[in-house]
Amino acid sequence: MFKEQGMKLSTRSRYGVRMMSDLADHYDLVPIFLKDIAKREDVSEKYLSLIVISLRSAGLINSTRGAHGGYKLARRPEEITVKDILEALEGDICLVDCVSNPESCSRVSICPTRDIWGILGRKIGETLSSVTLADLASTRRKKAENNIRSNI
Amino acid sequence: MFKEQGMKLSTRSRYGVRMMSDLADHYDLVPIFLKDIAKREDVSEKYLSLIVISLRSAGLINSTRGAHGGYKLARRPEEITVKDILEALEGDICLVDCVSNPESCSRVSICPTRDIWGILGRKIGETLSSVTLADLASTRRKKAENNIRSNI
DNA sequence: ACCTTTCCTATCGATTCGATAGTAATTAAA
DNA sequence: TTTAATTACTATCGAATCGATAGGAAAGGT
Repeated sequence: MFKEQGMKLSTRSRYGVRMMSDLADHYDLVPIFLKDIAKREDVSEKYLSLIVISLRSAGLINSTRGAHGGYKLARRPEEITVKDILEALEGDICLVDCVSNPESCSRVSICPTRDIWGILGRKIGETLSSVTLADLASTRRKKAENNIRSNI
Repeated sequence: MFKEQGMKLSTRSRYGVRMMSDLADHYDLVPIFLKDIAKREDVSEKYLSLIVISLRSAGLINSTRGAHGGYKLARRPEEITVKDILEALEGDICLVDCVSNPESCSRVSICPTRDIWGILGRKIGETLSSVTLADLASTRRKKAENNIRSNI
């Protein structure tokens, strides 16, 4: 009971968003090998190959098997939000069960805390859906420029 | 790898906020027994007695030992936010290490995802600090009124 | 002394988490 | 038609975390 580091995002989600961001940088080209993504994003390829399953079955990416296979975004980067990705990887963004499922707790009609968790969950959803893969790609480009400049 | 229910608040946090909200309803009176809080809020007293330690060492509540002991809020309900409580129970509200601790990842200067996690964390913090225990107490009163009316 | 309450530490079983391993299926190219 | 490369699937591992319980020590009112 002494751990002091909660409220952390799972690595599953972190890696998943990193991968999608990587795919956004190669949108509209040939499919990308998982091997290359894993290397660029510095993630275990095996582990990423599990994460990718959820992204595909959520319809966010398309896959091609066999030699010269790989992955591509299923939609344009502007049409994929971070919320889409997190929902594919973590399920519904709902901080407590009783918000989306009132029958799960008998105290719903009394409990004053339930309201906050609902509000907070909605705000988180709004923030997440306001960021697209296109945004990520553009900040990546900006960061790259800055790095070049600071190296001069 | 098939679980589909992430992004959940820990019961530790849920119970902690419930307890603080209960204490807010009895502010300015004698200390409250943990036993009574546990009964009213429908939580294991033993479990709550662990959670309470973090709340006290964060300076959110004062305790009195011995017979007729118990707990009281350390400040007025208007002066305690939900953020205060969650930080006491879960530690810093920081979704990924690299945000508060840039040295923890070598990709900080390249990674475009880090920025979002920073923004999201800040928005969560804002939302949490905008709700005080006084707000919780007032919604509780409102809910109680509504329940009476709907029972007529 | 005695009872009640908070305080502290240890521990439990179950679940989740991050990660690895091995193999089957599919496809392009030689 | 063989070969090499790649995704797809399933099983499993060790460690960490989670929710919860247990038992007693310390403190204080009566």
